[in-house]
Amino acid sequence: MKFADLGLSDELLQSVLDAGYDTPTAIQAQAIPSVLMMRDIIGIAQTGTGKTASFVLPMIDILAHGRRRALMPRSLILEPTRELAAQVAENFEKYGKNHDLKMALLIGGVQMGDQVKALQDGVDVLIATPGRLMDLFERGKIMLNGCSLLVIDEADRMLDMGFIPDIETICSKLPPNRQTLLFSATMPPVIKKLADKFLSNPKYIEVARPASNNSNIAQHKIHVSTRGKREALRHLLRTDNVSTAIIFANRKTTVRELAKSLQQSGFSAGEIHGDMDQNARNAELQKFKDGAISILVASDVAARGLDVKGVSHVFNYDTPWHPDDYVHRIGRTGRAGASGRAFTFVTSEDAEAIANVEKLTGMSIPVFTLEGAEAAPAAREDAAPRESGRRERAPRGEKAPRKERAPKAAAAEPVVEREEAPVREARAPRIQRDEPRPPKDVLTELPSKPGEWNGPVPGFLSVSAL
DNA sequence: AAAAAAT
Repeated sequence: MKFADLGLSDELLQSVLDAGYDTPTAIQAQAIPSVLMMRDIIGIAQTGTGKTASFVLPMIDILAHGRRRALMPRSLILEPTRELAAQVAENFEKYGKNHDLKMALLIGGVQMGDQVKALQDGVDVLIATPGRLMDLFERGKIMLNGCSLLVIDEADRMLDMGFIPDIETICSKLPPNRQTLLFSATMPPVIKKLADKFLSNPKYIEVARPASNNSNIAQHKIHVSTRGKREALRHLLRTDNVSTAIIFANRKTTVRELAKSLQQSGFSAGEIHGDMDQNARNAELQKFKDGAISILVASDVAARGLDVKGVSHVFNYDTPWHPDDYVHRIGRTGRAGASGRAFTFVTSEDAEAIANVEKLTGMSIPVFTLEGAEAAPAAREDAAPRESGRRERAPRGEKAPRKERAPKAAAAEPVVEREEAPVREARAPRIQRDEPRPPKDVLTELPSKPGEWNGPVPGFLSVSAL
């Protein structure tokens, strides 16, 4: 099956080809012909399956005919987060380059002026997060009765975030004879009800979860104590052939503190979480995509859908509370056929959380042991009574990161560090691998010495869509 | 339990 077999126009096929794709993914092959035939769709899929292009491509061809009218967008795509909305917009630009289509990105955290202007000029596609869309609607800046195509993306995520009432309001403003495409990674009863109410005779398409059964990702769990996490992380960053990594923490405060701590240890790290303003979020994400930083410490704002090519490692600095989030987080690596590694730190308090993850993924995550590291006797330390007084002391490494530097490993260390870490021979934690290292294909072009490489590897980090 | 999203 090729893109040429799906009924897309020649101009569109050309831009798909120019982007370097000729074979559609499972969801693209199933969805595109049906969307072109104006059918409603329920897609059980998440980003990483090529879901975005499965609606962007046919939408471009559908919108190619007809004309724009002021204040009346012709189609609407709803996304749960600003970053995802921006990513869909990038896709429209990439694949719509041979078409005369106007779009507007309606997200919060940025000035309304340009968005209002675009609406007044008339747009073919509106890409929005619910809050800003509702706001502009209530201000009378948008009419939705000319909107004949609606995409509800990441519906289960919308549910988690309390957007379902907004979605229902928005749906009721659209013409009833519109086409509706709904995508969701899971189908909880509320979403099922939403689909029953707002879709008519939808085609049901389900593709495998990419992360839970993605054999490209080598998954490990590491038993650590809470105070041993930072050292264990620094050790892995230095010794596991990390080229680019996303480190997830459960709390925004942890994200901030950990990013600072890694920077102080000389790592080229940035951060992203919802307390940062949108400019800062965009800037950090762009630096990561460009290779200006090699480590991104993130809250779950970045767990879903974000598509950065060439992420070699995902670290769950905290075990996620919701097992779904585990699947989303580790899915940031091992993308587009590349191999990736995912490490999850597990403290004794995380026993239930990790059990839920293993139940969901249907596999037992192999234990990875850091031998000789402070982290080793995790269960015992954490089980010990907390009022021992040692707890008052700052965890080693936080106040005096210099002293905590692990020795450089003999192997290549592609992680870009801003400065050379002092080399010390004492206390070399030894790694005991429980399985062989995955192929190092994505790493071969990186320099053998840290500090020599400051820019992106050509073609290595880029936004991909399919 | 947290994070996200309108201001």
